[in-house]
Amino acid sequence: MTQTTKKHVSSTDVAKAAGVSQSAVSRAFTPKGKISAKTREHILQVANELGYSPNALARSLVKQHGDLVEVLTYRQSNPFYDAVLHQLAEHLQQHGKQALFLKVEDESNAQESLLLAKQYRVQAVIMMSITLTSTLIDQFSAIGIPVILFNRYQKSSSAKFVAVSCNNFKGGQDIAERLLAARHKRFAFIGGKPNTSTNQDRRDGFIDKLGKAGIDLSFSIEREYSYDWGCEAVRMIFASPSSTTVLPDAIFCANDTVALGVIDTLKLEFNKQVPDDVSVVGFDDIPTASFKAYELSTVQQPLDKMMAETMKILEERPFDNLSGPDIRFIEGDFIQRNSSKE
Amino acid sequence: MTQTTKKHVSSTDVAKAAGVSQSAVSRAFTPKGKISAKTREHILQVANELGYSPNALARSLVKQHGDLVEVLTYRQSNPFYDAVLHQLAEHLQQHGKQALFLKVEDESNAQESLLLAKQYRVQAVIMMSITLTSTLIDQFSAIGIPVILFNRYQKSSSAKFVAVSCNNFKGGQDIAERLLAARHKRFAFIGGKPNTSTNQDRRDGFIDKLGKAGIDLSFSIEREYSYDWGCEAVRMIFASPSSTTVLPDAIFCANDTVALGVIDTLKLEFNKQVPDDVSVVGFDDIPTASFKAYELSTVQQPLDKMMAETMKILEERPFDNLSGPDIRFIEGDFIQRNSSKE
DNA sequence: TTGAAAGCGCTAACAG
DNA sequence: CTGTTAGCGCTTTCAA
Repeated sequence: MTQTTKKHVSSTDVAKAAGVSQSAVSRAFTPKGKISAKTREHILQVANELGYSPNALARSLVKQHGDLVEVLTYRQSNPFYDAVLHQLAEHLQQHGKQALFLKVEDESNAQESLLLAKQYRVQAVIMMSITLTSTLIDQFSAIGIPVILFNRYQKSSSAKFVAVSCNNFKGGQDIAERLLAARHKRFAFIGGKPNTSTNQDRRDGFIDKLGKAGIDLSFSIEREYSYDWGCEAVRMIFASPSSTTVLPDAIFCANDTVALGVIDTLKLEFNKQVPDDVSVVGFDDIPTASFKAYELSTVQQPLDKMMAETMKILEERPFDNLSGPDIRFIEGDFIQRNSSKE
Repeated sequence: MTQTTKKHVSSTDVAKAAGVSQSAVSRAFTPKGKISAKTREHILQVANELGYSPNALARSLVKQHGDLVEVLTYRQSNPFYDAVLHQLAEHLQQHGKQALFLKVEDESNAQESLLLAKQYRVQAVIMMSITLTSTLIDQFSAIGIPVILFNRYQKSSSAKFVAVSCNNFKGGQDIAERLLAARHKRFAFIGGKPNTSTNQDRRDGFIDKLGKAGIDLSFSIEREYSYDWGCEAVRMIFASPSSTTVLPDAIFCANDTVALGVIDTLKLEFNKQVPDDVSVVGFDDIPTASFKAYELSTVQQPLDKMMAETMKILEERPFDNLSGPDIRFIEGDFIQRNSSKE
């Protein structure tokens, strides 16, 4: 072992070893660098022997941007978003980008996210499941950092962002249609977090289709996206004045997690059969939805397509010609399982 | 608005505006920088007005390391590790570090993880739920990047790493003890991925305690950590020759997800009562474990403590004086629910 | 094509 | 305590 192993090899080291200038080394590592195929090959060869790879920090510094993408997520435990996160990381990698992961809890560290984006000159920021203030988006725009919203957006906003979302309205419609076709008469909606576009669109689509059939929701309530809330909501249905005479025979829950709580409570606390006494439908298609204890009918979010669209946006960078929100809806499929009648 | 908004403000800009040298600005932003409180305040003031924040890329470049921590995760869907990931990101943030998230699928992008670590001069790499080749660890060590293993390690290894792990052996023992105390006689183990330390330790602890009571496992099998595998394993128990005469009356599953499949299959395919006919215990304490449909007894991984230990390691950096693995076990508590007799 | 040189924004000696 | 200076490792003109 004659070689003293330096911790890190620089382009200068390679240049010396290869008998070329440092800039030649840089060019060799630039895809469309003006350099002869021959010298490039030689340099790459030497670089490889020395274990050299370009320093991303220096590169990003001089180019004023790197391959980092900031991924913002909100405190919440929805298995669907865990899947999103994994997929996102995977796809970003495949596109030569890296995920800088940040959890946002409240206003104060929303500012932290801005800071981080600036400090690392990130390419873009992807916000998933964030209930955002449009000022945050504006702040990102102000420092020239593109914002992509995943599965959440604001309708009335002049903020410049691109959003990728499941077509939640259409999903709500589809569910109503299926339930109607199964001859259900009395419908309940158990929603999630009220001020989220996912909750609103799913509900509105549901109500819309029901309305066209001349039917009103007999029960509607929303609070948060959790199992416990699903349980609680069922108790509220049974506690409501009208419950002694007319119970809903179909319940649409704004997401699967809520639906799971609804089913368990219906079965175990109130001795109801699902779907014989009441049909229950969710939204997302999380892994647990297909467990034998539930067999939950649901709308599957088209994660692959949503991911592909997100990557497309990252590549095409349509941010500069934006005059307002650019929202892209992608339709999901209804999955018929055994928690709802057919 | 007289000010022309430059995209990014540099320390030089601040220096000019504040009438000080650029290095003064740098010092103002260095916690223990030698600078008078007065000038610091002034500089901070001006910086704030200009919207300046130090460029992390430049800083990392010159310091030869930044505040990035690479987090490696393996393709797998265990809700427990989703929680770990979120916690990790959160704690890292609180310690002023950032999570650079990378998914590792196979050998080829194990190399990618090395490259990334090098390119960004990461502080450390945390591997969670990775079945690793010790060569990868060695490669990280070779370029001076500390490795922390989360909930997985290799016993016979000379690799230099620090590991934080739930005391899985002890957990297995505790479960055996509880089950023994409930007067169970015939025990089965349904394991997860065979070559993982989590699976081995949980099993060995279980067998150890059983052995001390003079009892052998009547059924043992392992394959992977999934719901479907739990289902499949139960079918195998019932299909085994001895099953007509003696079925196990207590089953320990290497993790909760497997246990969920076991319970559903026991109840719905074989019409058994849990825990009346058979007790089922899992490991992890994922959210679904406490759903009313399961009420799974399990060992709760002490995530908070494990996280705290991980952060401690990151701060204290005991990596240099390492002559081999430094494994830190943290004990988890048994949670008695209704899937097992008391 | 190639090399020399400037500079991205910052930290860390080194004088004063 | 403060300013000056020299890089960190790279990309990018600019000449040659």
